[in-house]
Amino acid sequence: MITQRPKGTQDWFGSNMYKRTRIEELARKLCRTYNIKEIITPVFEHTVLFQRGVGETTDVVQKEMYTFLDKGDRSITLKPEGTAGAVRAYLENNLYAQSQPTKLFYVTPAFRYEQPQSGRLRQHHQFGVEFIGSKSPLAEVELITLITAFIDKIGLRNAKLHINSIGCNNCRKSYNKALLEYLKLHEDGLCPTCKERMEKNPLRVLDCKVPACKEIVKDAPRTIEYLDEECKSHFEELQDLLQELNIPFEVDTGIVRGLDYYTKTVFEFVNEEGFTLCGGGRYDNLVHEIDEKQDLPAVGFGMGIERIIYFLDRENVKPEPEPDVELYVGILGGEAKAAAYKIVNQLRNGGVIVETDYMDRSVKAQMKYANKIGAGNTIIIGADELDGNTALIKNMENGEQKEISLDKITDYFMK
RNA sequence: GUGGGUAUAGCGCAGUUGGUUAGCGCGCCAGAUUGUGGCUCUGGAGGCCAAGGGUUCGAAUCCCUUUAUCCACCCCA
Repeated sequence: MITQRPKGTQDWFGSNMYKRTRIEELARKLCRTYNIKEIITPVFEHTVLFQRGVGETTDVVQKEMYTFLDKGDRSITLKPEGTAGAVRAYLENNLYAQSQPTKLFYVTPAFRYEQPQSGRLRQHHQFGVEFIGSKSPLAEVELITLITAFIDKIGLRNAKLHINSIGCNNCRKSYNKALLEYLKLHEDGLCPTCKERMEKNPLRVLDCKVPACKEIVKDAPRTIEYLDEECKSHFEELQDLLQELNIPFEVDTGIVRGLDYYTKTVFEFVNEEGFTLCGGGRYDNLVHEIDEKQDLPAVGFGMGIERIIYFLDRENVKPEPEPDVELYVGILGGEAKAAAYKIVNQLRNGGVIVETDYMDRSVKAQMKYANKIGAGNTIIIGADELDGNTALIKNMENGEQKEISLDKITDYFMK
């Protein structure tokens, strides 16, 4: 038990770790070209932040959060998503006082108490972007183009963009009214949770899992039918922009999203099976919700790093291999150890990827080891080599050997 | 939360209707003339058969319980 990781968690090492490193590197590099700055916020926050931000009536808050009291009796929660913390940090550090917009990205773990299965964990990792301060649909477009570029560069082919609009507070009023009326007609068929949620936040009923509720919801009114003028033109402008930029998309009126803070645009990138790679949308009320003195529009998305890897594996995209060891320095005899290691050190300082012997193995065993770790070349340093200041460097692919001066080895790898 | 599968060496797996000392492949270690890998050959280490209980002369195998893990529904990332 003591050697076993907690349910729904993962250890990162080996080729999987390298895949993740590559994904994060690509994300950082891409964000740089968009002038999006990195932010790291705490892994845990005050519970109230998520209750307020993500929403009391959401599944995430109601049953999936890792919440506990710390030794000072503060209620603490491991972040279940990235947006609330980023927005909190934006407000706490007065980033709104600088010229807007503010574009932030993060790579963070996120925690949700769920039943683990493929592509779903209790601790997962997200690459996310928050774009605060702009109410223009161009902000949505910016995130979508970034995601599209990311997906393209990482090598995925089957992720499709689905968009929807769930309106602002204003449209929500008339929509909620219509939805509530509809739900009341079918109230008897709803599960207890939905009956309760119905009054507080009828939108949540739309993604209830109980079959009876799903059946009722199927013919419920859609948010898109109740948009006011502003939201309607916002959504139309977004679609026009996407079309002009040749970004394919599909309007899916079923997208609701599981987090309460969304307004107007919501979007997802999914594969054929409807598996979500990334989800996001506009959240014009969240800033005000967290700090009533401020009121700024914003858009954001979160992309699951494990999901990216899952998609890549599924589409059989071969990962770029980790750089090989360029040279294995074999050590022959205890007397040569220090001198040989000195050479190893010089080579590393010169940027050559070098490995050597720490096991006091025989020359033969060292050659085997060099082969195993995929070293491109090997060189054996013993008393003779040190005396003569030359050694044989062997190319492990074709077996060719070449005599080389000990102080010219670094040059050999400079091309 | 509901349902299904799996659990045997570091990894991947066999193991018959219960039968004596639990196997195979890969990996690991060591040899096959002295200081040179890959291929081949030989040898070696490594198992509380997930845990606990039961049936039996006898259990990896049958039964029960627990735990873990994977998958599906649902939701998400």
